[in-house]
Amino acid sequence: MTEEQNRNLETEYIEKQLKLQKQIDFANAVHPESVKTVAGVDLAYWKEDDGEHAVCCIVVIDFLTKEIIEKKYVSEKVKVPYIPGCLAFREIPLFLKAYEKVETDVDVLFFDGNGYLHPRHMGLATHAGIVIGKSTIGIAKSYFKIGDIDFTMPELEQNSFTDIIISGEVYGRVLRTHKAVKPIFVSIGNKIDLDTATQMASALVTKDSHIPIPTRLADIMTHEVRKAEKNSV
DNA sequence: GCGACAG
DNA sequence: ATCTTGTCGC
Repeated sequence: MTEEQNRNLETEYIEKQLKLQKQIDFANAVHPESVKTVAGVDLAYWKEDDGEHAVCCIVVIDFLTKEIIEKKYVSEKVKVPYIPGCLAFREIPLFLKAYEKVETDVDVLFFDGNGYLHPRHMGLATHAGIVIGKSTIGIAKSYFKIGDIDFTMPELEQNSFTDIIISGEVYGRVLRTHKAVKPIFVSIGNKIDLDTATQMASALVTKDSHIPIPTRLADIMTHEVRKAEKNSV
C-alpha cells in the first residue's frame, strides 16, 4: 500500500461516512431493565507469509448474570489498511462474517473503539450498528482526538465522568470505571442514548477489568484464537 | 520538517 | 493493533 493509495482510500471512506452519517438512529431501542443479552466484539492481527491476517471474535453473555452464552469467530486475510478515522472499513468485513455465525438474538453489542465520538460521528460502533440495524456502544481505551479538542479528566472516584462536547454537541463521555484507574471513552454507536450506554457499560465492569466485560472477554478470545490459528492455516 | 494517529 | 521482561503494587 503506497501513501498515494492510502490517501485515495481515505478520501473514498470519508465520502461514504458522510453519507452513512445521515442514517444514525438516535432513538433508544433498548431499556436496561429489559436487556437480556449483550455481546463484545474485538479483533487481533498477525502476519502470515501471504500478508496480514486477523480474527474477529464475538462473545455473547447474559446481561444480568454475565454468564457466557455463545462464542463465535472468523479469521482471514486482511485487505484494508488501518487509516486513523477509518477503522470501521478495516474491521467491519470480518465482523459481519463472524456476526452471521451468532445464533443468539443479541440486544446490544459493545465494540472496541469509538462510535459517535469521531470527527464525522462514524466510528466503528456507529458504522457497524447502522449496517446490522442493532443497538451498539463504542468503548475506546484511549482518546482519539477530534480537531484540537482535548478531554477533561474526570475525578478519581469510581463512576465519575466528563462529557466531550464540541460546538455544543455531546460526542462522548470519559468514564472512570474504577477509582483512580485510567478512564474509558464511551460513546453511542446506534439506536441507544449516551446515558443508557454509560449505565450498561458501568453495569458490566467487574473487579478484574476496568473495561466492560463483553469487550474484555472478546479481547482475551482473540488472543487465544490467534495463538491457535497462527501458522497453522 | 515534526508530531499525531480508535485498533 | 503488534513487537516484548521485568517489575511495581494490591
